This record gives sequence, structure tokens and C-alpha cells, in this order.
Amino acid sequence: MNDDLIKILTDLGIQPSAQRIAVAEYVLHTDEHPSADQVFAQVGANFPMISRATIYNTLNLFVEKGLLRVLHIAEGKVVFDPRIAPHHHFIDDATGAIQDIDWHQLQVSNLNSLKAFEVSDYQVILRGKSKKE
Amino acid sequence: MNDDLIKILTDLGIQPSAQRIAVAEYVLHTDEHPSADQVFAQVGANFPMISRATIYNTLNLFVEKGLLRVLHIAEGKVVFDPRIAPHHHFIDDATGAIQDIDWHQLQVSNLNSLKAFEVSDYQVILRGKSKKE
DNA sequence: CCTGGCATTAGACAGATTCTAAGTCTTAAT
DNA sequence: ATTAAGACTTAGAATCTGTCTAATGCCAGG
Repeated sequence: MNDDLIKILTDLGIQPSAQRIAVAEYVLHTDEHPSADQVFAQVGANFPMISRATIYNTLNLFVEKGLLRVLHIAEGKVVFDPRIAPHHHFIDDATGAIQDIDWHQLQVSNLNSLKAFEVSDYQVILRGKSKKE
Repeated sequence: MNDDLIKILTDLGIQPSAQRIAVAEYVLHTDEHPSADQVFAQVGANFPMISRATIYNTLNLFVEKGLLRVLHIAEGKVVFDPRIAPHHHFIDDATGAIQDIDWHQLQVSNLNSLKAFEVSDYQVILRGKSKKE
């Protein structure tokens, strides 16, 4: 299964070092939207000598290469999203947890009325509380 | 006209100190979405001995009392929005400038399909570039 | 095996925001 | 007016997120 990761990285032109594989392993297999610090904590648990700078370097490299997307929607920090395809986000006001909402579940209409802007990207940000299931 | 500001503040239960009036005067009369630092710079121009902490205290107080809304959509900093009524936002990717988009200009449909969430608030965030006019 | 270049590291640095401790101003009661 | 209590402001320290730097490590190609 690390072979898969190595292939993913090399296909994107990323040299697969041990640290990068460890970051990819965590980040690509989580449903959360982790911040750099969360990645540091999680990856560091299995890889104790990894440096904070490497986490940042690696995450930024992954974003640059299109493996991750960066979100500026949370309070106070940047979070990373392994889902590259467009989708919406729901933010739990109480916990700050971010959840994905499928692109096709919501429709935004009348976008072409925005004469003054060239829109390259959009999403709906919802806030509220998650119902217990 | 400061009388108006004083009334606005006192009506919200905010004691109208000179510093708070100065902040309100700037923040409520701008079309921008200023960061705390911009507020500090602008207000400080006419009120040189104001402290950064007071700016933060005052802005946070205004948010708490419902006079301002806080936006976590820009890169690296928090910005404040004097428009309390719901509306959408467009972010210019090149400059980071934020522009308001009227609530009624866009419609989001199918919100009631979100069974797992109690949505208290939502907005569309658009990115791209502003066309020159 | 060298060597060059990329990756990693620890720590310094920077910017944004909050905290702290002290001082100052208001307010309301005297 | 006086004053005490509480609210407000201040400067600077502290914290947190993120970037930069300089030194070191590691690996592939010759």
C-alpha cells in the first residue's frame, strides 16, 4: 500500500522521501480537514524526529502539485483538504469541525448575473450545528 | 454625527468611549473589509496614542454585540464586515480584495436536503478576478 | 566512492492576536 | 466636589501559525 503512495507521488513529480510518504499516508486517508499542526502531531506520533518545517514544506509542495487543496475557512489557521474535486463545506459552530458537502447536493443559480467578475471557483459555506445521528 | 454613533453604541449596550467612537466611525463608514491592522492604521492616524490591544478589544466587542461580523475568508488574517445583513462574497485572487455580493443576486437551492445539519447561516464564496469596468 | 543537489533539521524570525499587569477615566453615590 | 468601584486603555510580553536560514544528511549518477 505504500507502493500506491509512492506511485501517486512520483506520478506528480514528487520525490518520495520517507517523510513525504508518512505525510501523504496520513493526509490522504483522513476524513478530517487537518491543519499543519494536526498533521505534525499525527505524523510525528509514528515518526518522532520529523521537523515542523518539513511538515509545512511537504504540505505546501503537495498543494503546489495538486495533491491537496488549501482552505482558508476555519478560525485562525489554514487547513488542508484531500478532496480535490469541488465541493461545499459545512462548519460546526460549536466544535469548528469541517464536513464536506457533495457538489451536486446544492445548486447555486444566477451566477451569470455577475457581470463584474470572472468567477473561476466558488463554494457554499454553511454554518450551524451537526445533528446527532 | 458623532451623536448618531453614540446612540448606536449605547443602544447595543456598549459604553461609548472616545476610542470606541473612533473605531466605529471608521469601521461603519467604509466599504472595505478591514483587518484589525488596517483599523489600527486608519484610526491611529487621527488618534495617535491608541493601542493595538484596544483595537482588538473594541473590534471583538463590536462583533460580540452584533455591530460587526467577522469573516475568516482571507489569507492569513481576520477581517471585519460592517454589513450585518446576509450577503455573499467575492474574493479577487490577485489582490485579495473582498467585495460584497447582494444576497438576492444568487440563489442556493436544495438546502433542505441537508438532513444531518441544522444550518443557521450560509453564504457563497466566489473567487476569480474582477473585470475592469 | 565522489560529488552535486535536493531533503531535512533546529532554531531564529515574522506577523497576527491575546494576555497581563498596571495605570487612567467614568460613573454614581455621597 | 470627593471618592471608591468598576470599566477602559495601555505597553509590552507571550503565544501561535507559518516562513526562512544555515548547516547537515542523504541519495543518484558518473
